[in-house]
Amino acid sequence: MRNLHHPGREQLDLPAVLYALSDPTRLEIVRRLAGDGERACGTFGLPATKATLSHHFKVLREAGLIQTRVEGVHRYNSLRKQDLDARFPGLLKAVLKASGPC
Amino acid sequence: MRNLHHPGREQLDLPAVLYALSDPTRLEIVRRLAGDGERACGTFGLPATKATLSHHFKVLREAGLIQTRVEGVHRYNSLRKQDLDARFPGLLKAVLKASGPC
DNA sequence: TCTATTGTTTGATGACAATCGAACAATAGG
DNA sequence: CCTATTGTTCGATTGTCATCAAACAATAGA
Repeated sequence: MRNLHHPGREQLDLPAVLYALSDPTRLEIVRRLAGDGERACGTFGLPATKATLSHHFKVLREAGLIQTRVEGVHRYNSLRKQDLDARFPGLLKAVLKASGPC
Repeated sequence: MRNLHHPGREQLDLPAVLYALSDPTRLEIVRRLAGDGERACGTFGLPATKATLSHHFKVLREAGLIQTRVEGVHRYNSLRKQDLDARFPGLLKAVLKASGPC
C-alpha cells in the first residue's frame, strides 16, 4: 500500500477505461473530480462503505483515470485529464457531457 | 426470439453503453459496423462460437448500440449512430477514434 | 506513547458475465 | 417434405465483480 500503481500514459487501455467508467459510482467520482480538481477519498459522501469506495478508487487508478497523491493521512485524487486527452482525444469530454450537467 | 428488444433513444443508459463497449469483442463488432453500415452476424469471423457471438450481439442490442433487422434467415446489424449521437454527442466518434485506425 | 483519523487489505458472500456444446426455431431451396 | 443454413436459447461451468465487516497500517496530534 506504500506504492500506488499508476499505469503510464502509453499503457492506458480503452476497454479498461470504458469498464471503469461503466459503474455509476465510479462515474460519479470522475464527474466530481472533473469539477473540483483534487479531493480526498473521504469527501465524496457517496452511499457506500469506505471499503467499497477504496475498491472503486483502486479500479479507477489502475485503469489510469485518476492519480492519487499521498499527503499525511489523506489520499488526494485527481483526474488524469491530460493523459486521457492525449491518448483518447475527446473521450473524457464526451463522457462527462453525456453523464449530464454538473 | 421473434421480437428483438431495442430500447428507445431516450432510454439509452450511459453506464450500460460504456459497459457494452468495454469488451474487446463487442468493441470490435462496433468498429466494423461503423465502417460497413450493415452486416449479418455470421460475417464477422471473430474467434468465438456462434453462441458467444449471439450473446455479444444481444448485449449490444439491449444497450442500444446496434439495431438488428431480420430478413429471411439472416439478422442484419447496424450501428444506431444517430440515436447515439443525439443522446451522447461525440461519444461514439471518440471511442472509435480511440480504438485505433480502422 | 496513546488515541483518533484516514484509508487499505482481507475474507466472505451473492450476483452477474463470458464461454461453450447441444438443442431448438425459422427460413430458403430443392 | 426434407435438408442445409443461420442464429437464438438452454444448461452448465468458470471466473469476475460489487459489497460489507473486521482487521490492519500509517499518520497527526495530544
